[in-house]
Amino acid sequence: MSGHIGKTKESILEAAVELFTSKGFKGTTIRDIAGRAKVNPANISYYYHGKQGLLEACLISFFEPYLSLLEEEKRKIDWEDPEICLHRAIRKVLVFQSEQHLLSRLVWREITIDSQVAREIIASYLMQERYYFKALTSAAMGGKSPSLPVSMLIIQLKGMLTAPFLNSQYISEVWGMHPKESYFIEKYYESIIEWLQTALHVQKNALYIARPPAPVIRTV
Amino acid sequence: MSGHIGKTKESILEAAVELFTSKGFKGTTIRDIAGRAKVNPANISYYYHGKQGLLEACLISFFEPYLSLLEEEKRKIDWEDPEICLHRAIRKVLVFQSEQHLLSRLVWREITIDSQVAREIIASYLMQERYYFKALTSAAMGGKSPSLPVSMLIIQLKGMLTAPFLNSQYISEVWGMHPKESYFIEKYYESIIEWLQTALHVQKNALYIARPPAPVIRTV
Amino acid sequence: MSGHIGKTKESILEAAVELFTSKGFKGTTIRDIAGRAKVNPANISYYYHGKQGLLEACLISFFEPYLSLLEEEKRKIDWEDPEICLHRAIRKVLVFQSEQHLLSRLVWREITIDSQVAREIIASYLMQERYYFKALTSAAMGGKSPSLPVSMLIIQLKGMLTAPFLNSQYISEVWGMHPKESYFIEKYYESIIEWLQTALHVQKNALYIARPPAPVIRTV
Amino acid sequence: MSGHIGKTKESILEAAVELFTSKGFKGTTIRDIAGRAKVNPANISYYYHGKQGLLEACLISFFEPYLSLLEEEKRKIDWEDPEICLHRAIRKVLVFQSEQHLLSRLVWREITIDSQVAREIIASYLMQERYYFKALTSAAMGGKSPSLPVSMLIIQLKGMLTAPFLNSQYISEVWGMHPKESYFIEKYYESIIEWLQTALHVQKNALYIARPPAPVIRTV
DNA sequence: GATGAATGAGCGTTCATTCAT
DNA sequence: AATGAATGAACGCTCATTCAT
Repeated sequence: MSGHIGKTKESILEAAVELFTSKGFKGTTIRDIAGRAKVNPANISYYYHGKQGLLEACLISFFEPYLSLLEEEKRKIDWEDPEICLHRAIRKVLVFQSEQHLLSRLVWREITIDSQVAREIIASYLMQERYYFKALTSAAMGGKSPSLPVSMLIIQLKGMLTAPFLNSQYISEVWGMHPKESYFIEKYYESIIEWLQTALHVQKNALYIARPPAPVIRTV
Repeated sequence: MSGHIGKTKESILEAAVELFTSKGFKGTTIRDIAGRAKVNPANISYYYHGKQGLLEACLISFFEPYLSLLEEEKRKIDWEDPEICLHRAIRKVLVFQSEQHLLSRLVWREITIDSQVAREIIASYLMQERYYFKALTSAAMGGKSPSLPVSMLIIQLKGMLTAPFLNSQYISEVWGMHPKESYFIEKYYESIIEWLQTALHVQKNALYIARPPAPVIRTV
Repeated sequence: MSGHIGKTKESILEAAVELFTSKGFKGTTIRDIAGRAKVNPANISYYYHGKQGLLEACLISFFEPYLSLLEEEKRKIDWEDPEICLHRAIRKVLVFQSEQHLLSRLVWREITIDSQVAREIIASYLMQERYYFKALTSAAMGGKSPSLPVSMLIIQLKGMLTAPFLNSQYISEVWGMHPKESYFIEKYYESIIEWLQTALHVQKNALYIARPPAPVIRTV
Repeated sequence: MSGHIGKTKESILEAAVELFTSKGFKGTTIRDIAGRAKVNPANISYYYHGKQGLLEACLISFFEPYLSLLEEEKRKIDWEDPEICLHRAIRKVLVFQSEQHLLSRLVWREITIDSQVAREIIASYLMQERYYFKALTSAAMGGKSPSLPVSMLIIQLKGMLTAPFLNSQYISEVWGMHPKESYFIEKYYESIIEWLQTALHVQKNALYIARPPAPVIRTV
């Protein structure tokens, strides 16, 4: 089969992204992957040092361009308006995830599993991401003290950025929307920016007036 | 072993939640579970009709109180301020997830896998959730037209509500915060309400002035 | 299959001895063993922790009685004629190997492979064997200084004791004799004792007279 | 890689001897061999018709000079003292095995495995060896009737000749001696000759006097 | 002569599950 | 109610070998 120029390696990676995404890493067998990629199962070990190595290749193929993207915007904050840089970074992240929506879902889900697999790789990438987000956000705030710690602001931003891709089938099944479509990205970008404006600039107590006190609740 | 009266069934479920959460459903073996619960593996099939049945029991033990909680607040919107009901629902959801943080992580992750397992159960629960959120949000908005469709607002809210629990180890490892602690819940609740105020009440164009036009970006 | 009282474990060991002996450890598959023992392959991992554990069980089932035997004779040298004890030990070793000729062939061959498998087990047993042989031989020699170092004498004895079992199919194919038959054991025992008499008692130079000087030879 | 003129074929054989010896035929992969020989794995099939053919080449490279050596001494018994020829043959065999100690270990071990591999080759070589040993021994005995059948005498001699090489790592690990060193060969040669003198010349009953009757023993 | 991509068979092992007790 | 022996399917992976280049 195949035999032609080395598209075997590529087709394995493509098939792996699709299957890991939909069935999970553990739920996917290398025979599934080989079958979809129409190659011999042994090639997976040959090219990627086994199933685990294939997952790592998936993670790398996501994080490398993802972090490049953040790095690029971080570099610009010295001579451009930092807030614009942050906005552009947000937009780029959305677009990138939209284009790589399968890979995005795979990555953001898989890192919620406490696996020794690829733990160091992931940890390293997440630390870089943290650095870039901190730099961008701090610069965008200027010297102002935010109503909440920066860390929590970033956690929230991260949640907003990844949620629609992580839960993409929830969104399409339940709400009939498609996170990979440009209309969704457009609207979603707007709403994130809207939230960001408030979070970055509004004085802490300004909006608190109308809000009722948070009730003490026991649910269980 | 065990010997006492029917603690077997309960201890199986506890062990399953812990292990499914940390290692994933597919990554957990029934011998893992039986080992942690100090029970014979055959009892799992006996009590829960196999591993799948055990997962379903986990899902049910999450969704039943979760939906009860939403249903309760939805009922109140007829004689209480709907916005307060929505705020209280949000708070209750956060507290509930905090108390059941392992189970929450398990549920929100597992539904991102396209598994035939428990598909109908999950779909049914999510439709109920959708109904309650729609009712609460619509009521809270009164008659005002929001700057974004309600569906997107809810998608965003859902993302904010689940993200910290789904990514709890990310938050603790990278940011040193713990989503199950009351301080986090408190601050996080505040920031969600802050966002909600803006999203519900602010006129669409009010905040758009300062924002630069979204650049058209190709990343790949 | 089987289902009856636990003869599964035993039949696995029997089949393993036969097949490891004739085809070698690496050349035997667990499906071979399971097939011959008429049990399910999974039982091998279940009872013996895998193929390697099965080999270890084989080694142990050889060395334990083998060393008990040596230990028994070693204990007797304090109140019996040590030379008789040594003779009896030799005889017992031959009879034991004859009765366990498959296992003997397996063990003595397998320890010639530099495998990390069961290396510690084997090393420990061989050290015990060394101790018993040294004690028996030294006692049998009384105070006399042998024509050769004791170590070499034991090495030679060991070689004589194991050779016919290690090369049993060579002996039967090439010479038509069967090392497991009592006639062979009888004759072989006699010849070893004959050699031992000379080695232990004869003065070093007594027999050297007739011997021509060893020529210096280069073969390659 | 390699690049030089046909050293490829030779280096494969060298690597094969080393690895087959230490890890066993089945325990060695052709990639191991190719790796050590710094050669492409495909060359092994190219030059030796596969792994089996490589083993056969090893066997041949041992037996050809080995049998030449025996044949040479056998030819000399017509005009030299046959006993001297036998002694010289023994010495040459020891020296040859010492020089080819890896190959010797490999060969003598591998023929204890009932493999269809190279069965005919080995059988043929062993029959030749048998012929030469019989001729040499019979001639050395003159017309005297030995205390034991010639066949048994040769079996014993064979055992003594091969044992130290077959168990070379046992000897070095347990006894700290090295069968490939000339000191060992020297001493070992002497002790074999000593034994041979007795076995060939001593009257059957001469040494039997002091020996106690062999006890009847059941070990299992 | 030498390479590296590719293959198919089969390896040891793990797994959820069943069933007699 | 609870156990442990036993099963069959399928897992990830390694292997010797082939073949176009």
